[in-house]
Amino acid sequence: MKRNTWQREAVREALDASEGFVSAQTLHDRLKHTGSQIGLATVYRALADLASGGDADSLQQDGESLYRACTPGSHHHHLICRNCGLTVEIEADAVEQWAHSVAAEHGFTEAHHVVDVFGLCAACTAKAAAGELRD
Amino acid sequence: MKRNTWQREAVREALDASEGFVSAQTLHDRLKHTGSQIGLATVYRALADLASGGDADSLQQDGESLYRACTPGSHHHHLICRNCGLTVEIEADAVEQWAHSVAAEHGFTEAHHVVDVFGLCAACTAKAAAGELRD
DNA sequence: CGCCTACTGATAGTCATTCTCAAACTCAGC
DNA sequence: GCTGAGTTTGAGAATGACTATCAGTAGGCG
Ligand SMILES: [Zn+2]
Ligand SMILES: [Zn+2]
Ligand SMILES: [Zn+2]
Ligand SMILES: [Zn+2]
Repeated sequence: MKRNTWQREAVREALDASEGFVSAQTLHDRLKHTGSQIGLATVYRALADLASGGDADSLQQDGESLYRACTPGSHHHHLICRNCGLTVEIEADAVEQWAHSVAAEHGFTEAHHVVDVFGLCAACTAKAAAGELRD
Repeated sequence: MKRNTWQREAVREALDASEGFVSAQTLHDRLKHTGSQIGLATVYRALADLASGGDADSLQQDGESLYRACTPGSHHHHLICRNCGLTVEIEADAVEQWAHSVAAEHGFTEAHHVVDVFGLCAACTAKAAAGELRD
């Protein structure tokens, strides 16, 4: 049976308080800096649980997993600013249907899909134009 | 200046001979088993070169990078069997346009996107139905 | 042929993530 | 409020993919 511990709750809250996607390590650092004594392994476990339970979304970037508290129970994708991490949830039935139909056309079953859009948000675009980004 | 070595050529050929996406480690094993004395680091370097030069596509799964020789110069996405690795290249202008427009709607610029569909190919679906998969 | 320099590869190092297991904790049952 | 069985935790070790090192090798141009 799944038990409720202050550690799990702390991870959930820290994730809720985060603007965009964060790594397990970053979240652990953040928790430590706020005085928590939570262990790194526990953060990894809690995030994996949240993701598998549908309470958080995850994506992989540069070989590391990033997590974000997302609207529970709804399937959606993300538009992410690669500079500041600002994230917008996006829904697109057209893409869902396209994914399923292209899989079906080729005889594939149990189709899952990974769809993410990365760019520069309006604010970061302005900064880039002003030459304030080194990217 | 970029030099031509038998190692780079061997990696390119091994990649061409592969059906679907393969990891650097797998490709290295395959080369070794065919008698090549190529080093692992060289395989990583050659694959990175091929990918940055547009002669190969890459994607990340379970924290490891997979590579595949793909139609050069054409932007496309993939439909991948998660059991046997069979890969189909797919093009979808609708998705390209959707990605750009959704980014523009939210004020994002320089939008890139990651779009991949994973499933079970017809053959593996049949095997799964016969209970031959442990997945 | 001979030099310059890029390339190679065995190995050590890095780093995110997972494993281990004894100790701490949760909670149903009393 | 206690108890005890079973779950969770966490510090450190282990894993595994990938990168850095650097002496030795070998393209390629003259
Ligand atoms: Zn931004
Ligand atoms: Zn979707
Ligand atoms: Zn298959
Ligand atoms: Zn595309």
